[in-house]
Amino acid sequence: MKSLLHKLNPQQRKAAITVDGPLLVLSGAGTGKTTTVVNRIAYMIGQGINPEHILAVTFTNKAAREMNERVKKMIGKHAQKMQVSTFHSLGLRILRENYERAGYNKYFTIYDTADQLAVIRKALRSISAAWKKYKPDDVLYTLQRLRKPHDESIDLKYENEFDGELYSTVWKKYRETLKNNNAVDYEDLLVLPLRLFKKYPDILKSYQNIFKYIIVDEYQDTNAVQFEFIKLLANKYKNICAVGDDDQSIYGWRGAEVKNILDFDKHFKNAAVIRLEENYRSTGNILKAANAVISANKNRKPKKLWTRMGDGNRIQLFAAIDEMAEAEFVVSEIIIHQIENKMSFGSYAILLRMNTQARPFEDVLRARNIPYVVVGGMKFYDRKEIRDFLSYLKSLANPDDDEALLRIINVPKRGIGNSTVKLLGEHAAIKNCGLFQAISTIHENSTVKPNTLAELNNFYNMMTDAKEKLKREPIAMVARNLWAEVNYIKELESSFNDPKKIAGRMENIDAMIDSIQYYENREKKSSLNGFLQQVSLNEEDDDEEFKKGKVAIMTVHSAKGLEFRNVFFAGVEQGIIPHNKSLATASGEDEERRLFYVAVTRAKSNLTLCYCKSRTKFGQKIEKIPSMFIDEIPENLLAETDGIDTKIADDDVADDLLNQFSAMFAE
DNA sequence: CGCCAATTATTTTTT
DNA sequence: ATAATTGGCG
Repeated sequence: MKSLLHKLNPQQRKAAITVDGPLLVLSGAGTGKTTTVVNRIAYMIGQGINPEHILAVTFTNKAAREMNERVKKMIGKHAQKMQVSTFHSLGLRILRENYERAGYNKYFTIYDTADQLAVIRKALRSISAAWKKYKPDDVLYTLQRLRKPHDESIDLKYENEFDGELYSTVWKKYRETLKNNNAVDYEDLLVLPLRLFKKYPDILKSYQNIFKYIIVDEYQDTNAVQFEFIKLLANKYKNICAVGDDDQSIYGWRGAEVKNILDFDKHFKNAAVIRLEENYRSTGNILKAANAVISANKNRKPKKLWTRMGDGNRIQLFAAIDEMAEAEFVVSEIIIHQIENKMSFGSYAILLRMNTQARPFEDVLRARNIPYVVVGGMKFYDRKEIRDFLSYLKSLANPDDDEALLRIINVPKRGIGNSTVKLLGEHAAIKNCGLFQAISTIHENSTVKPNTLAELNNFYNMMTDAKEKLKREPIAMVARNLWAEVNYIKELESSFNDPKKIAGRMENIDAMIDSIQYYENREKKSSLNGFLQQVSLNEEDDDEEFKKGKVAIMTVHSAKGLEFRNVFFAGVEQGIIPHNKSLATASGEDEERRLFYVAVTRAKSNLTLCYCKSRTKFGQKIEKIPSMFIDEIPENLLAETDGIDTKIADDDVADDLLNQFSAMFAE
C-alpha cells in the first residue's frame, strides 16, 4: 500500500492520508483528483477501515462507474462493499428502505422530466388563464427553483403576485398528482430522505453509523438540498472529504451553489484544505488556452495550474461550411490520425454542447465503419416506442401511475378515445381510486357504450393477466408476451410506411427486453419496479467493455471528469457555446465559459475546435459566427486548418483514400 | 365519439 | 425535420 502512495505528489499524498475530520481538496482539472481519491480509499481500507463504512458520492453515473472501476482495480473485490453512488441513487436507496415513513407505498415510480412536464401541462390546462400563456418547460424550471426542501410550499418572494398565485396553484396540483400516482420526481429522491433525516433521528443515526467516512466528488455542483443532506450525514463523525473545483461548476441551472465549496471551511470547523495544482493531463498549449479563457471569469479562486509537459501541438481550429461538413471533417481527421498513429478509436472523443448535435456525427461514423458510442445521450429512453413500452411496464408495476396508463390506454388504437378517458377519470374521482382500478367498475356508468366497455375490459384483463404472470415467470418473458399481445406493430404501421423504420423500432424494444433479462440475471432480488427505477436513473451499467475502442460522442456535461488523448469540440459557435438560452441570466456567460474550460481540459495531447458557418435549425439554414471564447485564446496557440486537403493536395485523392480506409474498418 | 390531417411548437446541459 | 396539438370529417 505504501508503494502506491509513493506515486502521488506531496499534496495528493496529504489528501490521501488525511482521513479523519473535514477535508477540502481543491483540485484543478487534470490534477489527479480521481487517482488521489482512489488512493485515499485504498489507504483507508489499508488502515483497517471497513469498506462498508465508506461512502463516495458523485453526480453522474459515469463518474460513479469510473470510480468504482478504479477502486476495484486497485483494491480488488474487497472494495465492492463500499458504496459508490450518485446522490440520486443514494436517495433512492434510503427511500426504498424507508418508504412507509416517507408516505409512499413500495411500488413508487420515479418521474423523469418528460413525465413531470406531462403533469405540469395538465395542471396548466386546468387553469384557464394559464393555458397558452405559460410554457410547461419554463413553469417546471421555475417551480424547481422555488421549491422549498422542508415543506410542500414554494418560495414566492421573487415572483410577482399574479405569477405567484399561478405557480402556487400549479405546484399544488403537481404535488397532488404525484402523490396520487404514487410517484416521486428526481428532486424528491433528495428532498424526501432529507426530510426523513430531520424528522426521524433514528433513521439519520442509522445512516450516520453506516457511512462513517464520506467523500463527495464534484462538490462545487452540490445544491442546497444536497449540501444539507451531506452535512447531516457527516455530522456525527465529521469525516467528510469534499473534492472539487469552482472553475468546473457547470450545474448552476440545476441549483448548484458554488458557495458550498467556497465556504466549506465555514461550514465544517477545523477543515483541512489542500490544493492540487500540478496538471498531469494536458500538454502546455492546451493548458495555456484553458487558463487564458477561464481567467476572464470574475468571482473565482485564483489558481495556477502548471505542467511539466512541453507545449505539444497547437490547438487546431476548423471552420466548416455546415454541420455535415463539420462531421465529415472530424471523422476524416480521426481516420487519418488513427492510421498514422495506430491509436485505439477509444482515444478519440467528440464533445458537444447539446445532444441534438450528435446526429450528423453518428451518420458519418456509421457510413465510414468507425466504431463509436454515444455516451449518455439518454435519447434512447426518449424514443416514443420505448416510452410506450416502459409505460406498459410502469402501469403493471404501479397501478396508481395514471400518467403511464394514460399514455398507453389507447396505444395502439383500441377504441378508447378522449371522451372515454374523461369518463373514466370522473368515475375514478367518484370511487376515489386510480384510473386503472376504475376500469373494473366502469360498467356502473351507463353512458359507456357496450363496444367501448368491451375494449376496456379486454385491456384490463390483459394487464391483470400479465400482473399475475409476473408472480411466477421471469420479467423479460412476461414483457415479451405482453408486447406481442399488445400488437404494437399496429401502432408503428399507422405512423410509418417504411418497413425498415418499423423493424428498427421493434428492434429497440427487443434491446429493451434484453436489458431486462440482463438485469434479472445480474440482480439477486430482481423486481419489475427495481428495473424501472434503475432505468429512470439511467443506472444500468452498460458495460465498459462495450465502449472500449470506440469513438465517444457526448456532451461536455457528460464528459466532465473524463479525459481523452484526442478531443474534437464541435459546434463552437455563438449561440451554441455560449448557448443563447443561457445568456438570459447574469451568471450565464460565466457558466458557459466554465463549460468551455471543462471541454478544453478534457484533452491530453490534441485538441481541435470546430465551428460551422451555417447550420440547419428547424429545417431552416441560419448563419453562424464563431464562439466568443475562441477569441479569448491567445492567437499563437491556435492553428487554422482546412482539413484533409492541407495534407493531401487533391480533393478526390483524399476522398478515395478515406474510402479505402473505411473499407478496412468494415468487418 | 374516434380518427386523421393540418397546424404549430420545438432544441441546453443531468438525475 | 419532427413531434405534439387542434379542428373538422366520417
